Amino acid sequence: MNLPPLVQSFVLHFGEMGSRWGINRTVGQIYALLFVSPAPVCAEEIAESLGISRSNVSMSLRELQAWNLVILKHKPDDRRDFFTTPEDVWQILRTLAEERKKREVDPTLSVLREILMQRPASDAERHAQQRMSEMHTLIEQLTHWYEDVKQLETERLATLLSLGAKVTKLLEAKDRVVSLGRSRRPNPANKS
Amino acid sequence: MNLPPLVQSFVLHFGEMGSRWGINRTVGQIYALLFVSPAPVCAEEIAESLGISRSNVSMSLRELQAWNLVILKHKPDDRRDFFTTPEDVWQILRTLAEERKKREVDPTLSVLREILMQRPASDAERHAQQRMSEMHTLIEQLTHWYEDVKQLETERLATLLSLGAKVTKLLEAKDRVVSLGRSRRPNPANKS
DNA sequence: TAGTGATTTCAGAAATTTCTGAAATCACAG
DNA sequence: CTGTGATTTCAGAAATTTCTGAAATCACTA
Repeated sequence: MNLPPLVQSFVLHFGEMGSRWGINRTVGQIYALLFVSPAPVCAEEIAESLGISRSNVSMSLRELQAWNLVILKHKPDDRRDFFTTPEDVWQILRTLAEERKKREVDPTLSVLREILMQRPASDAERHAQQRMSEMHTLIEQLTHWYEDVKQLETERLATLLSLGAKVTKLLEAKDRVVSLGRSRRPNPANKS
Repeated sequence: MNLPPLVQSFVLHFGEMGSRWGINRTVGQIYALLFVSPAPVCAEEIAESLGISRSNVSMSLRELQAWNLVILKHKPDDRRDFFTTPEDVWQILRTLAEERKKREVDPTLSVLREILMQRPASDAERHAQQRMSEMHTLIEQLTHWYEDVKQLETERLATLLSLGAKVTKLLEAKDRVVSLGRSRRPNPANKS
């Protein structure tokens, strides 16, 4: 590996974290490299910089593309592919959230739904379904919230973030002054 | 594996998802089993139910304990350890969030901080630092928000969730009526 | 203290994942 | 069509992770 020290630390860290993030070392390293590079990088250069085989780079880039985490660029009169990450870190966050949801949450949601459709054949199964239904409800609440806030423009999202828990204060105040009545969504609970 | 069909589907699914969640199959299966069991389960029974070795159960339970995801129980006049998950799914969610943050976010934050302390020795490093600083700022914003909302009681948290993006509507309304001025936290940006 | 059963440890086996080099494919230019 | 360089594929090698059985440890009782 042949990189400026600062970049190297970052790249190595992303590599090590890879396993915890559910991606592998090389994928993590490549992503880190692209993220801090001032200009798009071609596969050959990635392989050299990280000291890994050309074919490994190819497969890892494919993986990153499946995650929508890299952008493909071209230079005039150059047949090679060059890769970057999006400029905007908020955009990166959105993509990451979307893809993780797709891979880590949605499949579970659909398995839960499927199981909850079935008739329990024993007390054990009845109890298990009850628990799964609690889990299902919670995940649905979370994903509804997510679907909702992901529509927000970055500016508003940032505002919301920086307010943090303080919104509840505002809500209380509001409730006290205007009696809006319950504005909470009715809870769809277990009837999916 | 010898379980009621409904439970078995659930357990198998959690096992398969294991790798995506950054835990392994056995750990996932054990957790799923405990989650839906009507009463605490002992290690021997886990091993039998899942058809895995006793020692594997021991190590996996250790892992789950490191995550604070299981509770140890005892029966009078029985030396064995019995295991469950917390009843409250919200509590489980909080633990999960906390532990994932600890493992997946905090280390990166501290590496970023460390790198950002150093003097760049070239243009490449200067640019890399600029990017890392953007990432650092974003992660800090997210973790601040998280530290903030995790203090909320479950009731309030649920309310907040169900409101979703609608809070911004309220904020706009509020802003229009009362001129509270900027209540956003000053952005600590790159000076860590 | 010796005996019993629960639990943990850990070296190596088994399984899985990651990585490589060689060959195949592809896209384009002459 | 042929040659050239970029890219992908893929079988097997290498590395890593997971799992097991046997032995060790531990906690308690008689």
